[in-house]
Amino acid sequence: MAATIRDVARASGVHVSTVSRTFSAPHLVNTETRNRVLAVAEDLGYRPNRAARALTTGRTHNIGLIVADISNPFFPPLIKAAQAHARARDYHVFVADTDEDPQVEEELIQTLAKQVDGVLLCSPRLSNRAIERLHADVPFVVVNRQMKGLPTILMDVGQGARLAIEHLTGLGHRRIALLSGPSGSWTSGEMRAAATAMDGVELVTLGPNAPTEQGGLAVAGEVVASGVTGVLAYNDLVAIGLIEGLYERGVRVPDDISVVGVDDIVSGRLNRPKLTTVAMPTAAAGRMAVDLLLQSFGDGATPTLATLDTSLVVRESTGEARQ
Amino acid sequence: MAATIRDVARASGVHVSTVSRTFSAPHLVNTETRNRVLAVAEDLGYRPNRAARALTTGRTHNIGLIVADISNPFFPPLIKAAQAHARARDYHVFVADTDEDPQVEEELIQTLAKQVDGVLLCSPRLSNRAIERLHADVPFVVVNRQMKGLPTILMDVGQGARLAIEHLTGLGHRRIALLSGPSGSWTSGEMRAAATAMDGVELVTLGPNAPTEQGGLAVAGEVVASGVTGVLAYNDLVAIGLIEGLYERGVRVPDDISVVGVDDIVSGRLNRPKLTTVAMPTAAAGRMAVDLLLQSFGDGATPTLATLDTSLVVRESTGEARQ
DNA sequence: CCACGGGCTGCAACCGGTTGCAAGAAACAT
DNA sequence: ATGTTTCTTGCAACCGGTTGCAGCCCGTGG
Repeated sequence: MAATIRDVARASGVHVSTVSRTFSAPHLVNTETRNRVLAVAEDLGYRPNRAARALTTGRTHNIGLIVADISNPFFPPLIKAAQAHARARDYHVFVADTDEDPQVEEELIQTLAKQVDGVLLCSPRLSNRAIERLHADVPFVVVNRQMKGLPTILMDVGQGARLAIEHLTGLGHRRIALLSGPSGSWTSGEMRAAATAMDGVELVTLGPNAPTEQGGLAVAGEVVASGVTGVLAYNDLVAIGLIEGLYERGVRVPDDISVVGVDDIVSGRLNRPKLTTVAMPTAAAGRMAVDLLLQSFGDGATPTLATLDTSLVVRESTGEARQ
Repeated sequence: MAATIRDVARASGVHVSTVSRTFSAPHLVNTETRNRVLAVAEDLGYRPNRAARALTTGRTHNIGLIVADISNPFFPPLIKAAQAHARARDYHVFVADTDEDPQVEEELIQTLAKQVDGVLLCSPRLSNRAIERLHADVPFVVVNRQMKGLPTILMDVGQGARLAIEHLTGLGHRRIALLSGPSGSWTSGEMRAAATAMDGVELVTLGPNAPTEQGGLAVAGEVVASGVTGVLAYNDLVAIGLIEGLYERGVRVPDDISVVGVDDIVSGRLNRPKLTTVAMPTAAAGRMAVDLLLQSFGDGATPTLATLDTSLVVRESTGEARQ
């Protein structure tokens, strides 16, 4: 079918090794020869087969990106940033979705292992032990999960929670609800730890909640009953669901209760009232993940922990506390 | 590093070809031998290298999925469905995003070509000529674009537009605006053709509009001025933007104007009023795309055109026309 | 005139598998 | 006992590249 290196060699009257060098080490081949080979290659539509090359070099110039759920609006910006950043460094990113299933995740990693130089694991569902075991097969960078010994990128949700609560207290809110996420969620734990450490706040923790609109809808009654005037939700979806639930009960946002979300997903911007939220540096995380991975190819082990700051985006779902 | 077929052969005292057959043609090897080999392989953590296998068999058991913009909420359901469906058939799907850039798209296809058995092109931005040229390198299935000669999957937006307009006329609307998409959009053309062919409707076409919330926001003034009571928007984002724009002008939805979107993205469900929309069979399209591709591997050419029906989801953004 | 060194190219082994062919052994038929 | 099949396994070439080594050619300095 497609032209191979041997076709090019034959057509240009040189040995295959010369053709190979024309592409992978141009300075080793005479300018004249090189131009002839390039012309023939162009003519035949020859493109080096990356997979075959990887067999000897051990470098595919591909990187894998595994996410738990591609339809979670939190991921696409990260994916896009990682792809663009990698492309600029002559790497290609292959994305795969695990459907939140640890077993699929494991299988995917094993399949990917030989076809990529490294894998970016975003919010992995696998156990730490499994991750460590698989790490023997392929280099990882872990995003959004604390994992010592491996290069890790964390977005500082604790700091984000502090920003959100400071914002609320600044508006006069004293009694604030924290809607936690799924039990065992690292993110949720961080948020709680940061929130409880703040003073001047009467904190009510409600949860665990499903990290979805449904989760927010379901907890609305409890929120009303708790008598809080401000809420920090586990994420934007929960916040949107909550606002919906409050609305159904005749409680207005932000007039009666202020709500802050986390993630800054697009829906939050489209919703009414537009959501005040803690924006995660997803694009920066994607770029940094690629950098760390590429860097780890270079020298041996460079286990690192990068923590990225979040920021608060104030929109319409928060306002002055009622007296 | 990782165990190869030769390691397994050595450790189990057989020739590499026997190990190879143990995995790729088990019936050709003695049960006893096979079990021994499998045990040793398990022990060494051996996994066949798909890329190396592909070198001789020409089958990678991977398929590529290229989308223009992964953050467009329209795609994730399609991607997830395709991945799950492929996985059940022992294929893996690698997703890549082109950032709406035809050049990136072309480069991506060429890179992917040798690493996958076929590519699913969703809403490609490449010219027909380029697609035909690249088709020599790797089999395609094209989704959401008419492309004769290649297996194509279309979602019948014309039929969807008819459903939407019938719904509106059923509610008493007579004068209806059609917000078209970007100029040159195939989808937009189909919608318009279907809409103008219907009778009992006074159709006002407004556009072209950007296929985003901004596009909808920007056209709101024209919609009000046109005196229509019902609107069919190019997609949900445009519909949401429009509702926002109408709201700012004191026009209520659905009391004053009814709005129907297209795509059934998640944001439409979360928004208030919840959006009435034409749901695209994205999951079915993803599955069918995989089927068509796999099928095209089997025999020679099976150029096909599959058209999938859409359905109308009635929510809160449409209601009785005002008298 | 010869030795030396640099530039360029070919040779052949190798990466990790697959597969057509052939050979040896066992089972079966005659 | 001999011929024929069927099973099972090894041999070796091959997929599409890469790369260490060696050899050739040529210019230069002694």
